Amino acid sequence: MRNAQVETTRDSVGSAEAAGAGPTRRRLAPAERTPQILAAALEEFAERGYAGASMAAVAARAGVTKGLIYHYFPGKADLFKAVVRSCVQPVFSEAERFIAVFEGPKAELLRGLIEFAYARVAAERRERVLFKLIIAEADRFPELAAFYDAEVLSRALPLVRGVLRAGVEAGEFRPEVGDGAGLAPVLMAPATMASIWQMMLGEGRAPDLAAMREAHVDLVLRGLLRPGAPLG
Amino acid sequence: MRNAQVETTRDSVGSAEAAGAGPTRRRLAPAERTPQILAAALEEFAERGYAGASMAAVAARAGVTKGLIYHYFPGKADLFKAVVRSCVQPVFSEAERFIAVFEGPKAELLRGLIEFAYARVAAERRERVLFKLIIAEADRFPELAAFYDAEVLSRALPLVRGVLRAGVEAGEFRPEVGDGAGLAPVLMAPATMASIWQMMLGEGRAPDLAAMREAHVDLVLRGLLRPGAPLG
DNA sequence: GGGCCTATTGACCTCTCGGTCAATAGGAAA
DNA sequence: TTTCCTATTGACCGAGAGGTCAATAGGCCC
Repeated sequence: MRNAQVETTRDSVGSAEAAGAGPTRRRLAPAERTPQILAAALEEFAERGYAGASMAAVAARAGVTKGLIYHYFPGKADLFKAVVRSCVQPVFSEAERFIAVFEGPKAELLRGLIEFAYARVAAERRERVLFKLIIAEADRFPELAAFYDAEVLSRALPLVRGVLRAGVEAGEFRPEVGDGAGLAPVLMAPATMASIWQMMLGEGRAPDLAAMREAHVDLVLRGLLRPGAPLG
Repeated sequence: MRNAQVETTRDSVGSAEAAGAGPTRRRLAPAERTPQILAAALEEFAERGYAGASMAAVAARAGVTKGLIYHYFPGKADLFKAVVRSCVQPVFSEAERFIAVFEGPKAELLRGLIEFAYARVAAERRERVLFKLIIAEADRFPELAAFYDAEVLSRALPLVRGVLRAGVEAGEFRPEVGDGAGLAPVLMAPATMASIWQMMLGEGRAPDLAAMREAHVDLVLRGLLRPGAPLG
C-alpha cells in the first residue's frame, strides 16, 4: 500500500526515447539532450513535487540514465530552477505583444487581457501545475520566490498599471483609477485563483471558468469606467 | 552540505515538552497528547511540505519518539489529513457568526467580509502556510481536494452568494448581480491571492495588503451598487 | 580509416526515510 | 500495595533517495 501509486506509475513511464527507437546508447548534442531532460523533469516535478521527484525517474522519463543528468546539471536543486526558468518566459512575450499590437479603446484592451488570462488558464495544464510548484516551493527556495517576483509579478503588475493609466489619460476610466497601487493585483487575482482552483479541483468541481470570466469583466468595467460610459 | 538546514534546524527544535521539564517518560492521556502531536505535525508539514516532512522530526518536535506517533496515527498520510482537518474549521464559524450577527446595509456587510478576509490574511501565518500546503498536495491526495471543496469552497461561496442575493432583494445592488454564479469566486479571489502572495514573498515584496483591500472594496462596491447609490 | 573528445553508462556508496514490534514503565483503580 | 491496562520507548528493517566515478563507446574531424 505504501508507495502503490509510485510503483505503478513508474512502469508505464517508458518515454518515446526509451521505447524501441534506435540503439540503446545514442549520442546527442547537448543542445538536443538538454531540452529533453528539462521536459522530463517538468513532468516529474509537476507530478510529485520537488521533494517527491526522483532523479532516477527524471532520467527514466528522458530515456537516459541517472548519471547523465548529473553530467548536465550539478544537482537536483539546479535542475529544478532550470525547469522553472525555461517555462515562465513565453507567456509574457505573448501578453506584451498583445498589448503592443492592440488598437482601440483601453476598456476593450483590458477586457482582451482578462479574457487572454482565462484562456491561458483553460488551455495548458502545464502552466497551472508549474505555478502550483512555484507556490509550493517558494519558501524552501528563496531564490525561486525572488525569481517569481522579478520575472512574473514585477512584470505583470506594471503591464496592468500601464493599461489603467492609459485608460485614465484617454478619459475612459475614472481619474482615481490611476492613483492606488492596489488595483492592479486585485484585477489580476481572479484569473490567477481560477487557475489554482482549476488545478486543485479539476473542471468538474472548480468554479466555472466562463462564468468567472463574464462576472470579472463586468465587475471591472463597471468599477473603472466613468459613470455613464457604455460597457461596450 | 546536503541536508545542512535540516540538521541545524532539528537541533534547535527541542520543544517545551522535550526540554528539561519532567521525567523523560511522562504518560499522558490521549486527549492531551493528540493535540501536541497535531501541533508538531502542523509545524513540520508547513516547513517541509508533505514529502519533505519526516515522522521522526514530528516526533522530536512533540518531545516524543517516532513509535508513539504510530500509536496515535496509522501512517503519515492519515496524520497529514488529521492536521488539515483540525485547522480549517474555526475560520468559518467566525465568518458565519459575523454574518449572522451583522445589522445594517448589505453593502456594509460585504465590505466587512472583505476586510475580515484581509485581516485574517495579515494575521496568522499558520493559515497561509496551511493553505499553501493544501494547494501543493491537492492532486496527490484526491481526498484532500475533495475535503477542500466540501469544507472551504462549498461553504464560502454560498456564504457570499447569500449576501449578494440579500443585497439585491434589499434594493441596494443592481438586480443582475443575483444572476451569475461566477461573481462569488471573483469576489473571493483577490483576498485569497493576497494570502498566497504574502506567503510566497513576505511583507516586503508582496503587493501591499492595505492598498489591495482599499482597491478591492472600492471596485466591488462601485461594480455592484445601483447607479447613484452612495458608497458609504 | 583512425583518433580523440565527451556523451553516456551502470555499479556503487551512504544516508534517511516510513514503518514494525517486543519490551518497558507510568499511573488510575482496586 | 498490588494489579493491570496501555502509553511509550528504542532498536531494527528494507527500500529508495541523491550523488559519485571509472569505464565505455558514439560520432565529428582530419
